[in-house]
Amino acid sequence: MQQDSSLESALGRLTAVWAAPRLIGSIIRRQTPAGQIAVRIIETESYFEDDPASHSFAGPTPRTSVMFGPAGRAYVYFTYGMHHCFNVVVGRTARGEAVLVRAVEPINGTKLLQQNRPLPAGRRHQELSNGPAKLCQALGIDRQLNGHNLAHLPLKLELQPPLGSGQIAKRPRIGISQAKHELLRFYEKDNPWISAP
DNA sequence: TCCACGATCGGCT
DNA sequence: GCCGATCGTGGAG
Repeated sequence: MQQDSSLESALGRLTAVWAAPRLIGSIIRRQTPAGQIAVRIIETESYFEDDPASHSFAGPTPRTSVMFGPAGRAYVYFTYGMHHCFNVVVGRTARGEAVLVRAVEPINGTKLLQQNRPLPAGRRHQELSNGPAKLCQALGIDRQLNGHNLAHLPLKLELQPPLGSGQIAKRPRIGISQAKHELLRFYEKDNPWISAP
């Protein structure tokens, strides 16, 4: 199989509910003019077909069209007038499923992350990338990357072997008003970069 | 056109 | 714990 389509086919086989825990531990590489950054995904949320909390719930719109495209693409949206959030499109084409990346831990290029997102004095280092909008700021992700194929730089997703289910915690999703009791938020247990339960 | 609201963050009480 | 910032989006009119 062509390397180009392996990410798309791997993620296309997974519904969002399976893909979200599957992506814990995977690597995101980001090429910027100043150098390359590598981070590891440690917290995700599922947004699935017929999910009232999902942007795709009302069907395709100009904003959400990427969610209804092939798996392995980036769905980046702008919210609260100032923040970006980054999702990985998963599942079969046209189902409108995606995984929101909520937190990452730095592997390489911490200096670049800090340049992109300077922390005021006294802030805990975790605050560099322990939220969906924070990691977008630190990685320099904005809507220019909406629809980008994550098989390639400048923003690349590299799947890693799945973590055992015992290493992954499940909790309700954050910041939504619909279906708020479903355990669709996943994070790596005992990771010091995870802030809230 | 108009307008209410949001998959957030950070500052302030 | 509460609240304001700030503006794209989409449903209503």
